[in-house]
Amino acid sequence: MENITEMLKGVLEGCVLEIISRGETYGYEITQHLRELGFTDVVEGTVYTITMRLEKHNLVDIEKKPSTKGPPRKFYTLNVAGQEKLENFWAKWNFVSSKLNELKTN
Amino acid sequence: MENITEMLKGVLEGCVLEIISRGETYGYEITQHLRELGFTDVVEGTVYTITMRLEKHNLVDIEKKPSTKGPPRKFYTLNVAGQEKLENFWAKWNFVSSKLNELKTN
DNA sequence: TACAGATATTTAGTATTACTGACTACCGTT
DNA sequence: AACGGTAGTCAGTAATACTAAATATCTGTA
Repeated sequence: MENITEMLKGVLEGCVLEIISRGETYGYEITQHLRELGFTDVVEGTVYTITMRLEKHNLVDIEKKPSTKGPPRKFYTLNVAGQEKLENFWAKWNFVSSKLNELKTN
Repeated sequence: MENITEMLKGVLEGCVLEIISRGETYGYEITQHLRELGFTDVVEGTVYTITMRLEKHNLVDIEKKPSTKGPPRKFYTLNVAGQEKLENFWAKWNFVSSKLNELKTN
């Protein structure tokens, strides 16, 4: 498959929000999660730009905890604004994907 | 609904390719088509940047024809490369949307 | 005739976003 | 001591949709 970079714009942040909403997690783990989901080319740097953005927009709460396997982890949880953003993301996704599928099949 | 701009990145070009594949058409008509589809905020300028890009990448054939209602129209049809691009777009779309829906429901 | 409005195209500049590629740092194993 | 896996950060780049304006053609109406 060709490059899906451009198609991920606007959806990758939503994916990260969804993953965080499932339970406290940190950047490195989010990256692995996305890779397992099928977005194999996503690298740490990309996810960190997203988590930084979430911080900047005050959509997450942060807690730093030590790791047994390396340097400290920055754990994220969604706050209320983050949950709203997530709901809004899925609303947009449902809209856009329904329109696209409409166009595809008609 | 909030701004869906970012989510349209990477998919709007595919929509335009699909619309052109249905039959010879021109920028202004493509814009109206997208609006009818539900992307009500899409304006001419946006579509023209896309059609220009399609021209630049040699994905379309062009024919200029007079209009009864205004200035001449630039009609586009997909060439072989354009059709391949379109197929590739839907392949990417199917991949990304299946992954997103997987994430949404699991 | 003159003007408004719909039709039709173009383009310079902007904002957002994912990616690249590198760097720093901690830890356990060899 | 060296290495690989874990973990976070950041400056710069490329791609894309949008903004906003300008230009041009045609029809209908006052």
